[in-house]
Amino acid sequence: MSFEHELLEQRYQKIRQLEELGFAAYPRKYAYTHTLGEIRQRYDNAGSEELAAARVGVRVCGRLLTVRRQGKAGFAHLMQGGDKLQIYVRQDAVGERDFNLYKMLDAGDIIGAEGYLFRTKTHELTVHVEKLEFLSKALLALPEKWHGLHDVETRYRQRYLDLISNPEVRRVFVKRSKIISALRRTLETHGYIEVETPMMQPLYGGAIARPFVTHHNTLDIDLYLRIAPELYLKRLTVGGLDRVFEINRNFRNEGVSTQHNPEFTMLEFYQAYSDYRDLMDFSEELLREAAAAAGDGATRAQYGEHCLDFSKLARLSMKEAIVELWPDDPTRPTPSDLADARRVAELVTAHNSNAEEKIVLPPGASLGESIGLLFEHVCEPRLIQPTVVYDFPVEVSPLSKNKPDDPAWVERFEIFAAGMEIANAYSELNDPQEQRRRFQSQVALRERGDVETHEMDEDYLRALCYAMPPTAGEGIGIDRLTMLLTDSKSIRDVILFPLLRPEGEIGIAEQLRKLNETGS
RNA sequence: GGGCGCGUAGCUCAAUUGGCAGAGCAAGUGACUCUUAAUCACUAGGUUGCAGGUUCGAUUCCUGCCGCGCUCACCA
Repeated sequence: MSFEHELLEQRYQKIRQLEELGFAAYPRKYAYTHTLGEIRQRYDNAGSEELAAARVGVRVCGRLLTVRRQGKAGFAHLMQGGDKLQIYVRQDAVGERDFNLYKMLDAGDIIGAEGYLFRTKTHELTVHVEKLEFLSKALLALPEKWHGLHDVETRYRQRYLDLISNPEVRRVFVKRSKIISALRRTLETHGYIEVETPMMQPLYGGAIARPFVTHHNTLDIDLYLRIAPELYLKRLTVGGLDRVFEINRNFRNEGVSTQHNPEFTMLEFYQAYSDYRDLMDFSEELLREAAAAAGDGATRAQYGEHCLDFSKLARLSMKEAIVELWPDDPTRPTPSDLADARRVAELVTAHNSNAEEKIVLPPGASLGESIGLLFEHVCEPRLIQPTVVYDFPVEVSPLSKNKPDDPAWVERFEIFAAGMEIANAYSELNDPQEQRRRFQSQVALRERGDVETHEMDEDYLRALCYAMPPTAGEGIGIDRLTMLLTDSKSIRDVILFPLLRPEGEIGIAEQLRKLNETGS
């Protein structure tokens, strides 16, 4: 028999033993008077005399973290909701039955304790227990109490253990929730309504990516997990939902990395009768509110070695960004150079002669594609402070409206921070004829074998034919924003259950079955 | 998918040039009525990820596989 199974069996026996003491193995509820957090908040500053005089009675509950037994008395720490509180159990205060329970408790068990608050000799706020209640048994041992759980695979697969033993992990996900809540509140303040559009779509679109495919049995049709909600949300602006947003998952059948998970959370919002400049202003407010929510009011966030200031967004056109962020050397271009295909080709060569990451121009690359690649390589890594970069080449922006004064460029912006793209927005294309042409060219690419292109979405074209108001739309990557605001290096640290390969046989069912046979 | 790295007790980690697989925590027994990584004594706990190979001898060297991490490519 393995040691692990031996532990399991010992602890399983303890369930029978505590039942013999008259405790239920899995009782229904525990009526606590305070959360541990409430007690800490209210009494952390109360002195010994004050507590003794008030004799504050409490019923608290939580998971047992550490137990320190010393004969006929002992201490333990409870944890609940990320807060800890010490309890003091002595036989003459709780009686023999409850003290017998205390003696057989293990770290990880969940208990309730009733008593009064006092301060120990070392001034720690503690519950002097008068009645102990058993609530649930930890049959498996918790990770090591001092070093905690480090194994990255176990942390992701068994996130509950990570949450128990690494307090910082809990803080990250609490912040994530606050960030989403702040975004939602800010959108609602501006008259937005939240909607949910299909995740399973007969045609996928709204982004350039490979989809996951699934199947509906009764209808006998293949469906795609959405790569973006965009085309559905824009249908809603046709329907008169002038300000809509959706916070939900997108699925893209692509590689995983520290910045990519196959399912990820996106905020998308659309605002009718507005253009991309309106969204620049609004984005500033959204990000400021999100940062403040994560930072307890502070709009600065430490990310690695950088202090990111979300109180405002710097703004640069793409052309300005290339000129301004170009290394300070004689090859630096002037704005007019970027209108000249030959000069741009020289700039690519100049960049490649110094840079580690070379730009590889696809055969027959257009001026716009070249500028887009120049921007990615020259500027993206240098965009540390939150920055709006606006006006993109039309060739790299199939869904945006052209600029009225220069059809080579479109009304689009992206927001960067710490070298990472966190938002993408544009004045939405609402001319059905132009939209048909762009679908058509995508279909042509598809026939040449490009699997990531759009299909012709006639239902969407029909919607545009009923007139979509001029509209601006934006997507903000919630996971990446959360990374920035929680100082997380990997997207897996802000997703509770990131995609991993299945683990295979765990064997716990068989072990429990054996216990059931031998233990009864 | 490519490159690099890691995998030793439930957890966190050691193991000299290839020479008897160890420690702390967790666990069991005992002592202890203000401890807090409680302490003290004793006990138990291992197919060194899996499968091969080289060798008198492999945790250590080699090959393949599995899992994870980092990174590149794709992408947000």
